[in-house]
Amino acid sequence: MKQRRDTRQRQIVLEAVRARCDHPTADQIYLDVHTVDERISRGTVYRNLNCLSEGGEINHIKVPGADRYDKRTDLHYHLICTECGAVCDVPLVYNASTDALLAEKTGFAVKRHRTVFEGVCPACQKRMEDMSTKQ
Amino acid sequence: MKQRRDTRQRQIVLEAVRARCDHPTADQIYLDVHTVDERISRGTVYRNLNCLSEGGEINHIKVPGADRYDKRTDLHYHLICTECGAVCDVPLVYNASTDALLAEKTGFAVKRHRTVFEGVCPACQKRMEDMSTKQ
DNA sequence: ATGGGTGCAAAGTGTTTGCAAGTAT
DNA sequence: ATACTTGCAAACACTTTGCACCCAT
Repeated sequence: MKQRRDTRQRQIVLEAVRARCDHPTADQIYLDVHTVDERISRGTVYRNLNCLSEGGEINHIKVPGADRYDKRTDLHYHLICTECGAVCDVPLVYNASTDALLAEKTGFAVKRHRTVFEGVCPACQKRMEDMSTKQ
Repeated sequence: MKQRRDTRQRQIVLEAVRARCDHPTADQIYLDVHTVDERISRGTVYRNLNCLSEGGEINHIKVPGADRYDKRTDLHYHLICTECGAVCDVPLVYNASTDALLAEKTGFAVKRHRTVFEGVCPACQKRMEDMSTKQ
């Protein structure tokens, strides 16, 4: 069993994720981290994001394009705007009973599920409307 | 408005997706297509997979690693084995009412949601058991 | 001192794209 | 004839990794 060390870089990455209220990509975290210490490399940021999410300190959101990270560690769903890429938390509770039901039906050891809702956010809806009336 | 043409390559790609009962990646489709006509390029396969899924002839499944394609075009959920990467259809109905509920709550124009269950398939469970007893 | 962690740059993986030539309409 | 499509290779975006050195334990 490999033990984790408490490095300065890991602390800075964790703080960077906790400091954000949105759902940043690895690259956005890298940029934030970079303002604190410009010597920290992308590789280190990726390695720490992986190890922090494996350890349960942060949440790894798998969405197309680039994965996001989240300070919220409880299971919950996300909503992504297909126009601007913004990611929001969904105000619905995680449906754990479906995991158990599916395990029973399939024989899989179901650990969890990830749900991503796709739609257009209010701002992009407005922008698209404006565009079509002008054109 | 750009119109679609019916090319030999597009037909072959569509047939290749329809011929498979699993959930192949773009690369697996490329390999299948290649056995029919080895001059068809990866670029053409990707372009046709995109255009066929936009047109609704096939389904695009967004899972981490490499996206999958599916001949089933109705909305449904998937279950992925985190050990071997196998993807299965889930025997549960698509919950459309949640999309409407979420639209009402958030103001997003919610189009759909994608749910991917994560677990370990029976074969991998067995393999892992065997490994731990031997070790 | 030990072995996990870092910085760097290079390599990987999956996918898209610019271009000139080809072809369905 | 028009403009969508192809094959090719190069470019892309995101992420991982090999290596030598560093540092938390």
